[in-house]
Amino acid sequence: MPELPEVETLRADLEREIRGCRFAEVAVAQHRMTRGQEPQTIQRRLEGQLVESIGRRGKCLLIHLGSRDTLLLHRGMSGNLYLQLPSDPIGPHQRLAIELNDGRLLTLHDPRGFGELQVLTPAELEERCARLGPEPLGPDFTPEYVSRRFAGRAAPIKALLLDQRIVAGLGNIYVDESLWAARLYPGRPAGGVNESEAALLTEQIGLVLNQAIMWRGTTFSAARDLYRRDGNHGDRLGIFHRAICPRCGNPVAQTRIAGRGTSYCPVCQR
DNA sequence: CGCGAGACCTGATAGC
DNA sequence: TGCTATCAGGTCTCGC
Repeated sequence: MPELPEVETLRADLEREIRGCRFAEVAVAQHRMTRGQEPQTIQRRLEGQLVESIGRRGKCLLIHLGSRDTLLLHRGMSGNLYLQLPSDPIGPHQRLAIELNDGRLLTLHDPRGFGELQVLTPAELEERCARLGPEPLGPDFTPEYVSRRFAGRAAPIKALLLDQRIVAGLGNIYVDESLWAARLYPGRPAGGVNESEAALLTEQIGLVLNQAIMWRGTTFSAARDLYRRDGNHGDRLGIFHRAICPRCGNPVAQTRIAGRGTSYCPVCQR
């Protein structure tokens, strides 16, 4: 569920909170989200390490350590990272607990377990990130790039925007939001998008993401930030899960496109 | 290769 | 109230 803005909010909070801290005791649960890495190995490589900086690539949170290893965390559909006191209760799906040298506790909870939790060397990290397309807020995500990747593709625009190899960090909410902002019908074959439409789409993706980051992301149901608080962007969504299009006042269509629940305005988005 | 469907999980909610 | 069915913001793999 967390997409780029939610991970970016987390990154910025962690940068403020734990940069320069040292990891003390670490506990990792045996789970497929470690992709075969042994919990003991992860613990050993984390314990005693200095947190040098916090990064992000697409939806992956990257905690860079003094050893040059990186702790990669992907929140999947239901992962939440909390900063808490050791006295706070342990949830049933806690996958990771890191005690910091100042006594605070950083924990990862992921009920559905679709997330990812790994320690990577610089080479492994590079390989992992090479699977991802450009950052939608970075210099490589241009209208020309979008046009090139869309060219000749019969799949719906929405399917390509959800593909992390095309662009890294968009998920269901922000794809719908961006397509609404750019007035594009999500089901349109991507190959039919012309240059000016690609330019508008590229621009709107940037605006939508930056606005969401400004409001600390969108958080439905159980998804929270580092402090277990909701993001503030939920009320400001233009189309996603809305009943009425704020632009034209017509009813929003809820349907299924690219295998995902999709909100769009049948009047605004042709 | 491109595309769509299904699988992987648990929990919240809707409907009976 | 309590049971069952359905759905969820993500990815991966498989078969056509």
